[in-house]
Amino acid sequence: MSPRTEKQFELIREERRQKIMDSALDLFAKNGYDNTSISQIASKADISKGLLYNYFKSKEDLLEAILNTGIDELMDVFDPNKDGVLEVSEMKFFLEEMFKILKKHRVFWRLYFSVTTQPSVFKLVEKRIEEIYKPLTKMTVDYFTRQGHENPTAEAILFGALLDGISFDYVLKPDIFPIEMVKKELINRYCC
Amino acid sequence: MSPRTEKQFELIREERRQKIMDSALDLFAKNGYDNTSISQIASKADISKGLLYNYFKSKEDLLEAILNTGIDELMDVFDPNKDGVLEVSEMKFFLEEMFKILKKHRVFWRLYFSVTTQPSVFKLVEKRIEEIYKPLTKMTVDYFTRQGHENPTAEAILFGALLDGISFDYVLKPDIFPIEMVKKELINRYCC
Amino acid sequence: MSPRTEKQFELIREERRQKIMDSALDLFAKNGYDNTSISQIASKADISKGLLYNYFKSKEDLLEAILNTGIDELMDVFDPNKDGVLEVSEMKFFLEEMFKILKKHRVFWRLYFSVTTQPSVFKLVEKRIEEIYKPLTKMTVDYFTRQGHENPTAEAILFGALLDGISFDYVLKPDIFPIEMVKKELINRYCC
Amino acid sequence: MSPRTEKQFELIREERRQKIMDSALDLFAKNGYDNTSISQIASKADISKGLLYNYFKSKEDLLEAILNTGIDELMDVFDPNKDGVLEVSEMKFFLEEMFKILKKHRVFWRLYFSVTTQPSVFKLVEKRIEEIYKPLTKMTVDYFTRQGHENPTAEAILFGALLDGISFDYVLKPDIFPIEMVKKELINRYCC
DNA sequence: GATGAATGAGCTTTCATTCAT
DNA sequence: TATGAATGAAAGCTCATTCAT
Repeated sequence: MSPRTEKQFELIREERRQKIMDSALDLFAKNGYDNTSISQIASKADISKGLLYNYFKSKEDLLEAILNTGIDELMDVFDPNKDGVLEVSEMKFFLEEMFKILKKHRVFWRLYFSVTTQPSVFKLVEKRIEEIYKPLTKMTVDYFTRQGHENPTAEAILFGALLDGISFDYVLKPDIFPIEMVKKELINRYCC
Repeated sequence: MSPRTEKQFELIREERRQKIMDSALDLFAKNGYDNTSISQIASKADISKGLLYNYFKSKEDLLEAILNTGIDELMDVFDPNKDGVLEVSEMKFFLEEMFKILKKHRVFWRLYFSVTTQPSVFKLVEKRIEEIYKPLTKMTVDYFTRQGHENPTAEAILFGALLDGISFDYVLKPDIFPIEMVKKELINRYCC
Repeated sequence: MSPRTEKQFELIREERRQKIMDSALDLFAKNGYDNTSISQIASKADISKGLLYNYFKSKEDLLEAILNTGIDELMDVFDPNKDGVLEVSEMKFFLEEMFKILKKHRVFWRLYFSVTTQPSVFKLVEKRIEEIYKPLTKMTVDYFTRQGHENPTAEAILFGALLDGISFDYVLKPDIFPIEMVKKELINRYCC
Repeated sequence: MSPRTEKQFELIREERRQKIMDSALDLFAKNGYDNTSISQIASKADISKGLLYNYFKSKEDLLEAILNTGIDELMDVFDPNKDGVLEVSEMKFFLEEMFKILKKHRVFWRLYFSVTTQPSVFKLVEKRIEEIYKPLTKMTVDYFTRQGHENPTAEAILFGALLDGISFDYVLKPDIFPIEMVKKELINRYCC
């Protein structure tokens, strides 16, 4: 008789939206953004193609939403803006947190690396990524400065590259990459 | 008619083939494999679409050829099969060589990373990549063993990840990544 | 419950119906029938898409209602059925009335001309239009006959075409078409 | 063995292009631009959808080409720029020419009127249309001035509207509009 | 060898209409 | 009465690939 309440609508919408994003993330990560069709996504999310456009105004918009959500989750857990200073004890926490995220959101990170290499699509999140990277870099430079390193900038850049490489290798070959061993080694090395 | 003519034909063919591959590499690296059309490649190589199919039997085949050529060049320069043993002095050479290649074939490496994240396309070269990685890994494990490291496997994996990360970062942001500084630092660190 | 309530309902319905039609007329006239979506109309009328279908059983039905209402208003003002005879004095009134309508319902006439050129949609009102045109033509033929014209039929057809052309030109370029001047000239010419 | 010569290609292309435009003109005029699909056009022209895009880069581009061709043909026959002066004898020629064109290109004119009422599409040819209308208007104003009319501007505007109305009525109802009679009457009236 | 016209499947997107609530 | 989620058909368009010449 009466129409659905606003709250009911909101709830349904939120669930559907999430389901679409989950389906799309899986497919994007597995097959690449360009090789995933709206049909496939809709089919995986058990909805019609048309409905998808009720939730996202384009395929690109969907990708952007996925990436932003991933970045948001990341920043929630990881927020580097607390005070911007990394104590030795915090470095350990930082690394542990990073590995936790890497494992939990492996699929997302796979998509992330794939997007990174595609300018046409990377521009969607370039700004936000930079906003994250900048304070991170600063933090690690400061950290290595306080540690008394001779060339803290180089150290920080190598540290960043190392984390990138580890993430990349793990995300692409999770079954053979010895993530736990690497984690331990890393903590040994950088949190002495 | 004469054998010379045939040789000339062969030469022309080879040159044209190379031109197609160069054009395609550029476009693939810049816009992505999926966002590059055969028309664009043919146009950039100054030939017709039809002729392109005279040289490569499909778009995928063209990509495969590009990747294999890149890998071949890599192995020519870098051949790790000489004797499979990396002396300390050779490690320095190895790293210098690697950075040389990275700079010279930056566009290729950009394509390489982009392809790596797309299984549908990575399968084309997966085998060969593994064939390269395996001895490399062994070599570095041996190296770190001989160096007396406590956990040479972990060290080798970190070393590999570091090289991957450096390559990745450099290739995506060549203008801001301090490649020379990183190279010096790396040699300092690993070739003592 | 009480009849008054029902009357109020009726009133609300009527108002809403009118609002939908007004919104649709605006959009149809501005962007064309095909380029106007039900969503746009519903949004402009501040109702839901679903409710619109409570008032009109299809988009075509809505268009038909708009056209018929326009035609009805026209006939109310203009009623050529009074006695079917046009005196010289009445011709002046007729023309003045026509220009009044043209200015007041310019948007409607714009839609009218747009619809006229699209058979798939014109068929909706073809019959009624003919019912209007026929007596009008007869009336003018009689008028020109009484005026002693040599070829009153030709005169009537030219007169009709002239009115069509004036309407068309004015409706499409209201800002540059000198409607007042044309009106004066027309009255001078035909109501001597 | 040898590829087609450039001339052969050119010939084939020109024929195909014309066939596509003819098919499209028919369908656009009959069903309207928006109600005609690329599929229908391709099917009527006996080609695939894809090929159509080898000749026209979009549906809009196709429409534009049709309209421009129509306008070109019109100007070839009708070129009002000869000297810009209309003698009495020339007025007769002018009108006869106009009716000839109207009959010969009736389908085009139907499309023209339909396009005129759709701003989204009219903009494609607005400029060119104005370039034609302006000298025409000037010419007729001059003509009526020379004829000694009291208000030549009004006369010219009425004359223009009359021609528009006649064209409109004829093009929409060619079977019942007495085009020959109207032509005679018009010549009588304006070329005394 | 060399051309580019031609195909057809598949893409993203839109939208009139229906329907559970 | 009133909502807007949901559908599905159809639109415009792209592109790897083939083929007659």
